[in-house]
Amino acid sequence: MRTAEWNSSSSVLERAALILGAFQVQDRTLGVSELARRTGLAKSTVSRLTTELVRLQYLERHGQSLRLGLALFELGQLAATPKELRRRAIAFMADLRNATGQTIHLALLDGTEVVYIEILRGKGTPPLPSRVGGRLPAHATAVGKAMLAFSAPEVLDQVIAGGLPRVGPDTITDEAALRKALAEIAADGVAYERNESAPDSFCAASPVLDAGGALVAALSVSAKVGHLDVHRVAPAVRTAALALGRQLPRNSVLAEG
Amino acid sequence: MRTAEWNSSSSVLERAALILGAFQVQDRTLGVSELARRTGLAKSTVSRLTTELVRLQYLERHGQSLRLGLALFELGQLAATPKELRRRAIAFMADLRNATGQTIHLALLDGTEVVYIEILRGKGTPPLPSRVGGRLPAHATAVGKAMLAFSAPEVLDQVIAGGLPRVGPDTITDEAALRKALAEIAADGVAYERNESAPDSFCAASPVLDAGGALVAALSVSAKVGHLDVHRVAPAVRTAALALGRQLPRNSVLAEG
DNA sequence: TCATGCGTACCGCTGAATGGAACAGCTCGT
DNA sequence: ACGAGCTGTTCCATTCAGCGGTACGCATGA
Repeated sequence: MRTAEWNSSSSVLERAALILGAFQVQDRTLGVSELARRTGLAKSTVSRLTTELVRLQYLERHGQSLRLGLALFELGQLAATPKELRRRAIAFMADLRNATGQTIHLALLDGTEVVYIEILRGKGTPPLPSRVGGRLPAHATAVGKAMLAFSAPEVLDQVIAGGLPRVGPDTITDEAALRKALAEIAADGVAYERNESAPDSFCAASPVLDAGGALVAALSVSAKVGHLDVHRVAPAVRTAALALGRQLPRNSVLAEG
Repeated sequence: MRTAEWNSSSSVLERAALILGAFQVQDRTLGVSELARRTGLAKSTVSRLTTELVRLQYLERHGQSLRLGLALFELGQLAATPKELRRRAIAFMADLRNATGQTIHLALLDGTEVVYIEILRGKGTPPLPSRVGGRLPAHATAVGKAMLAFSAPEVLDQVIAGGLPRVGPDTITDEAALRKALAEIAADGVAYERNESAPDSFCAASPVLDAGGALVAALSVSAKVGHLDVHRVAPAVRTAALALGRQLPRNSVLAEG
């Protein structure tokens, strides 16, 4: 063994997950050597594991290039939390889109990041960088701030410990500013975001709490700056989020325990 | 995915895949003992593996109940073949829906089964049993027959070897009848299905071949019997499938190698 | 031609994974 | 109250599956 990165990965599963996790949005396909480089595993190990993953249809291979496989697609469609949330939220999201004409996001909080579960694009509003299954730091998005404002304090501590990386031109990178913003959001029930997740972004979000008051997710309306009337949109998002939450039983499909 | 082969499972990955694969549509959650029963693994093994899978976010746990986790959802969204196919097909599918008002399916062939990649539901047509990520025996569906008719003979042999299980009232369960039907489909470029995948189902499908003539997927229009004018729909599906195929480069996103 | 990239195969060593058994906690039915 | 039967977890000696350094075959392209 060489000096080895503090490769504390002991189990096979962890190595396999490392390999699968090495695939990013922009990677159409990866090769064995590239995977070995990204994961820090030996090339022979990657070769063996990928062979097995291909057999299980977790990966597909075409010549030398590997891509994520059908089995993952199928399992992904069965993942309970997103599936359930989607099913229950879709009508409210459609209403929101009808009412605003803009793009609607449904996201949940995972650690210090938000994960987008469903997106309904507004009719004349093409290219937002958000993607179903995509992640963004919570503190840089309206949905993220909406959820942070209704989370346990440790969650916020963790976010702050992460260093508040800058994502857009006006991302909040200061702890005090973030705490202040979250306090306002906790009072209002609505979070805003302007040029924080990307240039020209504008967004209003509201948290979705289940019948027991536990945080489950967040809904948002997004647009380019100037294309949105805040005073008309905020109550709409808020009421949609409240209505959705009222339909979620206590202890329902909570994302983070 | 029926990997219920008895004891050929040696690797950890295979055991883990067995566990993940044990989750079905109707299972909201499963427990350790139930998983052990379904997979044939020792309870202690399942307990250890699930603990690890939870750590990797491939599973979530709430109390004693386990469900498929967020990581799978995310990976599923990145799976290259479905993602690419969806992206390129979505406009043609929307056109088809506009033209027919009915539900449009996009599926690909995996072994002896079809897997639904995308579904656009018609406006007044609610409850079809199909599901994105869902599977059905190829010989019992229009999309399946459309693809079988343009596949290598070994694929058909495999399907026949599987015994042509009955799925709907009029599923083709006879080898000769299936071969005859496929020959017609190969000539026409369109496959039909009536009461074969479910009672009252009616469906017209056409294969999607890439620029090199290789089979990639299939498109279909589905409805309840009587709600569809065959002579108007068949050319529409056919042309949509041809148009989509023409946009797919040779050796593009083939599902099965 | 050699240099450098790729992916695969080999193989001795080792420690990670296995599964039976024992345990702890819960909800029944009586 | 009790035991039966279920749940999930922990322990531990055994062993074999996976590890990774090395070598190899095959494409590139300089």
